Order: sequence, then structure tokens, then C-alpha cells
Amino acid sequence: MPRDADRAPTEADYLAAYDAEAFERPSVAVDVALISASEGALRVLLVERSEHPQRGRWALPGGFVAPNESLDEAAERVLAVKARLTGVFLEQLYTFGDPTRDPRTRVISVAYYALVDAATWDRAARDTEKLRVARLVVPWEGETGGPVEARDPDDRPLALAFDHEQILGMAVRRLRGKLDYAPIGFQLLPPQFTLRRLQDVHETILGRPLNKDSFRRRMLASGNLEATGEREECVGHRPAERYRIARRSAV
Amino acid sequence: MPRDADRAPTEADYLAAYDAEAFERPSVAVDVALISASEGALRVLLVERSEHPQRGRWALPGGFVAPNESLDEAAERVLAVKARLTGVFLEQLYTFGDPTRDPRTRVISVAYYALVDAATWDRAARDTEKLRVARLVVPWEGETGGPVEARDPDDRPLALAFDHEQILGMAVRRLRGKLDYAPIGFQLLPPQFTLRRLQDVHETILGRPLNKDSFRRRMLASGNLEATGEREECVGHRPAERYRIARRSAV
DNA sequence: ATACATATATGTTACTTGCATCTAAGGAGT
DNA sequence: ACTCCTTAGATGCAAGTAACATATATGTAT
Repeated sequence: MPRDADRAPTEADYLAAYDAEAFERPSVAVDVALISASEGALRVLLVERSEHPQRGRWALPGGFVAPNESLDEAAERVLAVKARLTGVFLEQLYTFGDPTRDPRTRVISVAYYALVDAATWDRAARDTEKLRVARLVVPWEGETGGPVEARDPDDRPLALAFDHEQILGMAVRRLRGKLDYAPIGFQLLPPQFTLRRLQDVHETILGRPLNKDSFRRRMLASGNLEATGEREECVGHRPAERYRIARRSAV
Repeated sequence: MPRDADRAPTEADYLAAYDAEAFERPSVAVDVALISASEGALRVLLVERSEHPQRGRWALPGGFVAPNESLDEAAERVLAVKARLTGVFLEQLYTFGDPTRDPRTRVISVAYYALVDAATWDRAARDTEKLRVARLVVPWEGETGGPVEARDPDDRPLALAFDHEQILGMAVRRLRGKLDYAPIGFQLLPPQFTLRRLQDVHETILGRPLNKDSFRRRMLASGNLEATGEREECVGHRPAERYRIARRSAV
């Protein structure tokens, strides 16, 4: 694992490591994967790079961290500026700091992922210039961290800039891992939703079908759901009850 | 959630956010929580700060990220320089970037956690000057992210520097969360260990007793363990079989 | 040799999960 | 109005997994 394992660290290393001023400071950016689920696939908002470097490639919306804002605030700002979204589920994912990940200069990127329902996502994608829809093609064996492909609405593969494919792969894995024990599926749905829609979301994220009954039982037993008493309308069959996130649910 | 939710972002914000050169760049550091488990408690290595700021307080060993090293490499270097350890389990935890977390200047800290067996940890704590043992007192309800207390060998509470208490809290939560589905318990044990020792480790991390039989079954069924054929010696009772991490185990 | 302490095996019960079946409730076509 | 179709939602059962209790094995200490 450690590359320097053989070389015994010297006192000079120690000093060098601690003298912050001696180092050229890196830029720190946040990149946000705005994710939604619709029509059986995960979708993520990408922006086409019009400038060097990686011109023409697709990138996650991002921005440099301003001196007086926290990382969370920077991610919120990026989301507000680029996708006109505020108040959505937003969580830190991982920090990518390979020295060569940006050819210009050292840029350390703190990656975030945000979850919104499909309608919000569509609105964000429509309203915003320079942003384009991308569908994430998540490989079956993606559980293990295989590469995640992004495709445009015409199903053509998109070349992602920097290490953003890696970021998306980690976002998908994080979603899959948290789905079982954290109430995040709701975040991809509007405030009220039927159990079927929730199951669709879970199946999309996991990439495999789930048993309807045990899914229902598990969700209702979790205590995170609350029946609204309202029902779907004009659906051509028995209307399903609508649920919402229970107030006591730990988000 | 978003603090700037009310203020509509302007084009100036957008440009400002993207013009990296206009920003004073932050320092980026790594802080490493070197964790082990012994005598029923988690232990972490801390260094007493002899300089301003936070002089006299206890901090996680850390260092600034050098221009040509990745974040992982920086964490490995910190571990090698400060604890004389290489080749141990090391994983990124979270990145802390509150603008005021360091009173000197903006320092963004990428926190890591490392896991070693008790003997290695003791050796690291003994060999290294300026490093002191600390016992983590993990509250019962720590699952929810309650504060984590650190105490010295005489059980006196230690005042931690910066936001390092928060980092430790997140490390404990991460350990607890991963314990069920990732083979990390082994990392706190020597290469060979009995099932009882492994259970001790799990109970220490989770802070609650586990059922012996189902723990055995679960561990053996996971396929991550491999019997060595060797047994404990001079233990005053029936010696337990020793196990090791199975070769096919995904670490 | 015997007592003792712990490891390991066996068995019993409660709970969870997957699968199958059945009924409920709407719309659409006749 | 009636029947058909589709999906919602409830119920029952079998298989698998969990905790818990008990019994047996196997070493050291006396």
C-alpha cells in the first residue's frame, strides 16, 4: 500500500511536512454530482467544458472554495449557481487529490453528491444553460466499483473530464451502500410518493429487482414512512396510497 | 440546510467561483487517527501541541500535503514519520473545511483513519516521542454521533485541539458502520487470532456484547477467515484455534 | 486423577425474507 | 350497467438466519 515504505523518513521530511509555508498551496474545489432517478436509470447533471483543459469533455459542475465559506457552503453555492437549486439533500462523498488529476495546477477536489426528485432534476436541466442531461449506465457488477459509463440522451457515450468518472463510480457505490440503512431513497422522490415508486428508485440504484412484499414490509417497519391518506388518481387501476417521510425519520 | 438559500446567486458569484487565481488558496493537511483496540477500549494516538495555536492541547498527528504527493501518500507519510508505521490499513474518512477551524489561516483537513493491532500500536506509542496514549471513551449512544471523549492513561480527560474530537467521532461511527459488511475487524488484530479475540474487537467497537455462537457462525460463513491449524498455548484452558484472513478476502 | 475454564457442537425458538395466493379498487371497453 | 384488466395491498407458508440455552471436548492447574 505505501509507496514510500522502503525509505525511512528523515527529520527533514518531518520538518518539511510541518512547514506549511514552504509548500505551494493547492487549489481546493468542490464538484457536485446532482443525481436523480427516472425511467429505470440514474441521471446526473454534467457541464460541457468550453475551455482548456479538457475542452469538449463533460464534467461535474464545480467551483473553487472561497476563503470564507465552508466546504458544505461551497457545494451549496455550486448547486445554487449552476443548477438554481437550494435546500436539497447534499452530502460529502470523498476527496480526490491525485497531484496529476488536473493538468493545469494542483487541484484537490472535495466531491459531493446531491439527490433530487426527477421533476426537480428535469427543471434544473432545462433551466440552465451549458448543463446537459446525462444518463448513468451503471454496470451490473458496479457493486465492486467497476467503471460507470455516462451517456447522453441519444445514448452516445460521454467522455468525462478529469477523474469525474471515478467520482461518479464512488457516488453510485455510496448510494448502494447507504440504501439499506439510511433513508436516502426518499430524496429521489417528490414529497409524496407511492411504495411502488420508492421500490422503483431502490431497484434503479441497486440495479436488480426487489421482492415487492418484503420491500413493502421492510419500508413500513422501518418507521420512516407515514401514510398520507391520499391516493393516486387517474391511474387506470386500483390507486395506491401515498406516503411521505415520517417526521421522526432521521435524515 | 443552505445558508445562502435566500440570496439569488449572481453572475459575479459564478465568475468569482471559477476564477481560482482570485482566491487565496487554503492549506491542505491530512490528519490521521491511528486506532487500535485493547482492554475493551478503543485507543488513538495523539500528539501534544507544543506550539501556538492550541498549545497544550492534544491533536491527531498530521501534516500538510506536499505538492507532488497524493492525499493517500501524505497520510502514509504522516504515519511513517510520526508513528514509524508503514503498510497498515489506512482509509480516507472525511474532509473538514470549516473556515474557522484553524485560527491561524485557512486549513482544510483531509482526515484518515488507520487500524493496527494492539502490539503494533503499543510499539508506535512507546517508540515515538511527543506521542501519547489516549483512550477513547465512546458513549453508548455514540451510534448517533454523540461526542467522543478522549482520556489519558490516568483516565483524565484530554482537551483536543481544533475539531479533532469531531474527527474522532466520525471515525468511530465509520468503524461501527463498516464493521457489519467490511472485513475491518481483522485489521485491529495480529496476523493470527482466535475467534474470541475477534469478538472482543467487535464488541469494543460496537460498545455492546455480542452473541458468541452467532458471531462465530457469521464470521466463519463470511469466508473471510481461514483456520491455521495452530492453537493458542499456555492459556490455562482448552486452547482455541487460530485463524487468519483468508487469501480471497476482499480488503 | 480431578476440578476448572474455555472452546466448540447441537438443538430449540423467534424472527426475517422470498414466494404464492387471494382480495380490493379503480379505469376502459362493450 | 356489466365485465375485464391492471395494479395495490393483505395473508399464509416455507426456507433461511438470528439469538439463546445446553451439552460436550480439551487443554491447564491442583
